[in-house]
Amino acid sequence: MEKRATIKDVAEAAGVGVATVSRVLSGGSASPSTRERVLAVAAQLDYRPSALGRNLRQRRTGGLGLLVPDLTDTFYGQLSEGVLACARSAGEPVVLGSTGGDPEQEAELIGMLLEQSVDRVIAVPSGDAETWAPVIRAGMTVVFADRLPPEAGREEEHDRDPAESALDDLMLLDGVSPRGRVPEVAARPPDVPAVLADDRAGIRTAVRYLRGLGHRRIAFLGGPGHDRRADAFREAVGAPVDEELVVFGTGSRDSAYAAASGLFQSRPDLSAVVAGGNVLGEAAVLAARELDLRVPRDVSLVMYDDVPWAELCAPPLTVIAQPGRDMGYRACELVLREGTRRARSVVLPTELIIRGSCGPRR
Amino acid sequence: MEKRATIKDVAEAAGVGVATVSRVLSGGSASPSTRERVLAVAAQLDYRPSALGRNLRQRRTGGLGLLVPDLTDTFYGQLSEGVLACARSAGEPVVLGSTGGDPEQEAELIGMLLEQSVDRVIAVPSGDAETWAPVIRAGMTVVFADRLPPEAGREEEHDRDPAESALDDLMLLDGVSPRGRVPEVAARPPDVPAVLADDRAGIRTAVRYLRGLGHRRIAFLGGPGHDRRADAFREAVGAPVDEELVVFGTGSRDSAYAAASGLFQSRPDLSAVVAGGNVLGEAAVLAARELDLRVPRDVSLVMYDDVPWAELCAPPLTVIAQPGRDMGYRACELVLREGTRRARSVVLPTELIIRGSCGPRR
DNA sequence: GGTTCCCGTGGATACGTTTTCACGTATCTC
DNA sequence: GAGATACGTGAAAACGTATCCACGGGAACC
Repeated sequence: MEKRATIKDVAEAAGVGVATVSRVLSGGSASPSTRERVLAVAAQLDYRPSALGRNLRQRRTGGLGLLVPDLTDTFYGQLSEGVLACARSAGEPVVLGSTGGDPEQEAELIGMLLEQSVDRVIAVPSGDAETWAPVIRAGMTVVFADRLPPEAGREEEHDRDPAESALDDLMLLDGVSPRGRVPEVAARPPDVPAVLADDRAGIRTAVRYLRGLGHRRIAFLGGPGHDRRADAFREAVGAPVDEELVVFGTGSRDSAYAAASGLFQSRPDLSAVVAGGNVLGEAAVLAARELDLRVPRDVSLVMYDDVPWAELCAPPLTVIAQPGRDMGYRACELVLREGTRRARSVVLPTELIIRGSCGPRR
Repeated sequence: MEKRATIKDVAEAAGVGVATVSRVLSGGSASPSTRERVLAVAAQLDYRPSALGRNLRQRRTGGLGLLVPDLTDTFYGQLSEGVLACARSAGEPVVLGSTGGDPEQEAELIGMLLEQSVDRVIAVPSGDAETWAPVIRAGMTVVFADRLPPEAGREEEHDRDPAESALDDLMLLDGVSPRGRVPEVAARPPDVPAVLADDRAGIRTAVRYLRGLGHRRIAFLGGPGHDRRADAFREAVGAPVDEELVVFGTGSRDSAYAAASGLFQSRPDLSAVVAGGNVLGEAAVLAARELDLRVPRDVSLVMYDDVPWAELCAPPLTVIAQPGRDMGYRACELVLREGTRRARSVVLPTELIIRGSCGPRR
């Protein structure tokens, strides 16, 4: 339990001033001879600079914050792994918070990060833009991943969703130019970079695929934060959209199951459903089985998120894959680069992976 | 981007000294009138104490460290959720590291925690006791979860595993007294508390179940850290144990698949396999399917870990459930309580959940 | 009424680091 | 060879907090 050596100890042992030690260890200039001596002494004393002192001096904690809704959701596990991998290679610690999809808990966790002086956070937001604006104004550099916070105080608005207009501003991967619509810089969250999957394309592809199989009554089963996907669904399915076929759970597995079960029972005429996330997909197959609906004979299913177990399902699930790990990694890169140069958002491609959960309409 | 108020600002605004403010906010003694005034001013200035200053002053970071092998593994996701829930209710931030099951990365992450002055960590250890001993001697209070670090420098030793002797010392849940064996305080990791599942009982139950179905050639498919389970398996299966039927992957999904596939091909005579973890179980069903082995007709399967998708499998997987979330929660409790009173280890019960992946031997 | 005790309070210090500033020496330039 | 320039170096300040210590005043006690 001997106490750790401080920079002062090293300085004394090496016969130099603390400033010199600090410079040597921080990569500053120093004569080769002293540098070598300091390094030797430091190694011999097993000296490790205290992040506490450094952080206080620079008035910021080195680390990153990471806020996800639920680590039990495999997708967020993948995303977190990506963030951690990038952070580790940068030598940055990451403090993690699980919001449970609850804006209140999220706010609480943000407060904690603030208190810790963690000034860089990558978040899968649960709260709306109104809760995030102050955070950003407070000087935090934040990068959103997987989704954008919905605009506050607006009710459902299906023709022209705010998230969509924000997306217009995004740079597509590989330099693909943004869509040729009105750029109107919807500066809602004050230009927060984000790493998103190309939800619109993914959903569109899935819907077209189902359409091609003959399905006409297609439902969307979403969870919190799936608004953009729901809107993409509405767009893909085309007017008039049957709003009864767009249902949401609140985030828990129970709620997802309830939503799925309710959907199947209230609308026995539907022949296909696209689930907005893997827990929704899970709920859908569970509910279908419970109601003796066979997949894909009675109902076709495509699920957002490719997860290892999708292949193990009976039948193996057709999915819209999004690169969770990459998204986390890129988000971390963005938040690290921020401050150097202004970061731009990134949209990563999705891929429809066809397995066995979709069939022709009976 | 206005800078945050410091304790000094509050003191001046309230017309008191900084010491008084600190006392009021830390729950020390103060006259009701000043307390009220200070509180009011603090609220009005939106003052939040800086963890930086406090940590430096007390020479320790408030937070907890959490080290898990892989967040993509649903079980560790559950465990992490438990830790986070407990930590949040205690107001403690947690810095997370993913070791990838690699002792080297683990050591690196420990170094980072040390540098951050995080002095309490709950870990699913990847390195052996030799790598952990110095950490503990350095004054860290650590709690192990899910498994114990294997003793260093010892090769496979099947008759009497060191982990088992360490387990003897553990307190069973609900005050059940420890097993009546020689207590010989195997002070290997110098009395580190741990939260474990009752692997031995879980495995034993599963093996007996398979035995009852007529299976005689039962294999164990393990991953890193599953040594205790493997030993429990050997014990349950009884001498002589066919060591060819005990195989290990190295942690990655690919490696798990390779191990499973190799096992099935080299020993077509086996009729049942117990997988030591959910990624191993996943690999087993994948490999079986690839080799045209039907579950449970050709081979029965029971998997350690109950995960949501076990039920979605074809067929639904019979599993040994362990309470991942609870384990994380309890581990966090232990690490928080440590220092107050000496924490004792905890063993949580497992449960065999019978679904459809086991059948009678053909 | 004087002494003692206790409580509320503020000043000062320390925590370990980075960074600024000034000083001295060695090198370069004309 | 004298001035200027560059560089290596150490002392000291600052970051925001908790805590030790001393001081003052009121209450309690004899």
